[in-house]
Amino acid sequence: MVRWEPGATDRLRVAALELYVEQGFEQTTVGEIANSVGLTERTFFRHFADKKEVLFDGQDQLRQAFVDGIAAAPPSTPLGLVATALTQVAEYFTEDRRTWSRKRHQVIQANQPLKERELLKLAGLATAVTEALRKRGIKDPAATLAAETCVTVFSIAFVQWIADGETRSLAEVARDTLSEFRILALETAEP
Amino acid sequence: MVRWEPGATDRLRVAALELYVEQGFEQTTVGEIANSVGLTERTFFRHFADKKEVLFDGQDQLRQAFVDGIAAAPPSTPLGLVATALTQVAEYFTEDRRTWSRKRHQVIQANQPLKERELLKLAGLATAVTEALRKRGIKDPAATLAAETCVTVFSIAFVQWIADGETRSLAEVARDTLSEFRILALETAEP
DNA sequence: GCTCGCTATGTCAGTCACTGTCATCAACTA
DNA sequence: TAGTTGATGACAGTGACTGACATAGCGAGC
Repeated sequence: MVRWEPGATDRLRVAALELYVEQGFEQTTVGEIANSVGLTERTFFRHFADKKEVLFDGQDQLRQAFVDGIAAAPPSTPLGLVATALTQVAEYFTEDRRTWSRKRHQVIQANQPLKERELLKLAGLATAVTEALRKRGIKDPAATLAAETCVTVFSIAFVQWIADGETRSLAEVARDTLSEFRILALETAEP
Repeated sequence: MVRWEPGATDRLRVAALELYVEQGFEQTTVGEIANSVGLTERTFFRHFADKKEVLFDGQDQLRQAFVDGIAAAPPSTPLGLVATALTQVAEYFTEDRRTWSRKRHQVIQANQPLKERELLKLAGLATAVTEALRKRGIKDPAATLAAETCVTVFSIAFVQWIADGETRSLAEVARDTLSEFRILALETAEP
């Protein structure tokens, strides 16, 4: 007989998203989430810093994936490095994650505190990408600009990827989105 | 004899910032803020939606100032409109607000939930500027790009304005910052 | 001058997010 | 076999935030 069912973190993650979708973020109590998988409220807070974080703790991996992607990219311009990393990170979002991502996004957009948390995570992502670009020899402010572009493109591509009727992979969407931005930058360079 | 001292909202704002600076955001209770100006905790929440908002409720005016500035600017390119609005808005931040702004910024940067709220407010500002630019006939995605640039430049200029040793007015700093961005955009346009 | 309604406030009870502390208990380790 | 470890439970406590109701000056209308 085992002491506890394994994978408590995952079970909490799954249960939380399910309940947030069903009855809304505010209407769901932490105790409810924990009890639904046979745990206590106290245990929830040992796995996640707060009620919002259960939707965001995968962001560390995402950030690491971007950092690794930029570190491993073949020598190129700032946006070239970003493009490589973007493609590589996008591979992580396979088809079976699409539905989950859609639900998660829907919950976040419906709640202000969750939107705040998402913006903070994206800001942290941009900072990490900036740092990674600096390590590849990109100077400021080009590093910051390219990193902001990277995050912006990723966000836009992600939203498009989970849109109804979208059939392209995230990698394809991201590539196309970046192309649009390159064109745009050239168009609007002149004040 | 009056029913209540007038200007409760302002008194709460001032007291809150003072206490947040002295003893930190988390270490300050809402009851403490309210009592320090002769009010109750319950009344605090009638003036501000939550404990963070007491530092941010001026943002509505700021957003309106940007929107008005863009609406009233003489015909120009997207970044031209932004430049006009930026200069006009910057006038609002007179010398006597510098110390207050510095304290506020210091408190926000020291606390994650406050940083989250700030990012949300900036995102809302960008949305409003985008909308204002569209009303001036700017099409997407140029409107979005110019709006993001507007907010970014404002943020960077603001931080510089409250930096130690900075003597230029916010309008001057903003103008210089925008110039740097224009140069940068031309430099990094080619991928 | 009296009454009535308005409005900002006080009071109080309640919920819930989050924390500190101590106990438990199976698994691992020496 | 005894001691240690690690994830959990139990429980009490704090503080943010809300809903409901009471109160007290002020002004409007009579």
